Amino acid sequence: MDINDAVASLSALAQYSRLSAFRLLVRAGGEGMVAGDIARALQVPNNTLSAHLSVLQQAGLIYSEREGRSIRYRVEFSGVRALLGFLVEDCCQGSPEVCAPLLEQLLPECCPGEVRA
Amino acid sequence: MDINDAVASLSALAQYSRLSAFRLLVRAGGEGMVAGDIARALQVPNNTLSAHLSVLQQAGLIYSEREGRSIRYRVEFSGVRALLGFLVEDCCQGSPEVCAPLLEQLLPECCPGEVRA
DNA sequence: CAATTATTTCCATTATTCTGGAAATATGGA
DNA sequence: TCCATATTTCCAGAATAATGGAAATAATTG
Repeated sequence: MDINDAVASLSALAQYSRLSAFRLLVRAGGEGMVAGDIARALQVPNNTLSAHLSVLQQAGLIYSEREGRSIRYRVEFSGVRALLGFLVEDCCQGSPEVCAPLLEQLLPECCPGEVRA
Repeated sequence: MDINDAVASLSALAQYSRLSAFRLLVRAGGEGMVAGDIARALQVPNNTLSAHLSVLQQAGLIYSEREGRSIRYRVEFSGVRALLGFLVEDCCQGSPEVCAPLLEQLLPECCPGEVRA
């Protein structure tokens, strides 16, 4: 992931309907959601949502799979990891002491059962 | 941080010059950088950069402090943490198993000396 | 094959953002 | 006070993004 990819990913998430759709898909987990259900949930016209999903997909944050008449969307977690990795990359090289508190916050939120060394 | 704050923060970072300025400031650490030096480093006119810095500041990602004739900018790490926290929040509630690999990647990158339990 | 359902593509309008010249503000120094 | 430096604000033109109606594509059903 270079800075241009990062701008593309951030731009994709930097819009209300798209961030909402993304969060919906994250919550949906491995099951994902079909386009129509996302549009219904967000109360956005199908064609408008379709354009938004296309942006998220181009950015590598979601992927799609046809399922009969519907198209199912799921989060592309490798893309999400790449973006988050890019964002913390410089931070940690430049000053590791600002990264520790960041993880302190992330760890319990992410993995409640895990223990820090 | 609610979804609207997140859209504002993501929008702030979702532009080449702004993301570049932000990364520069992250690398600069606690010392920060004055506006003119940032503009020079990025080869962007002062007034254009000023507008960009204003967007980053409004989003709570950086803050400024006058220093004589110059104005020094620094990263507002609480804002960065809030954004990253928001992004992983749903992910981890919905499906913790996708969060672990995310941390696996972040931990060594962030805190090379630390050991996982 | 015709009808139905699900979604996307095309396209034009509207809205927002980006950009930088010129003027304004703020500080420090002679 | 006058001048130089650093930065911001004002403003308007150019570029980009968002939106949704209408038509096109794709799959299933009778």
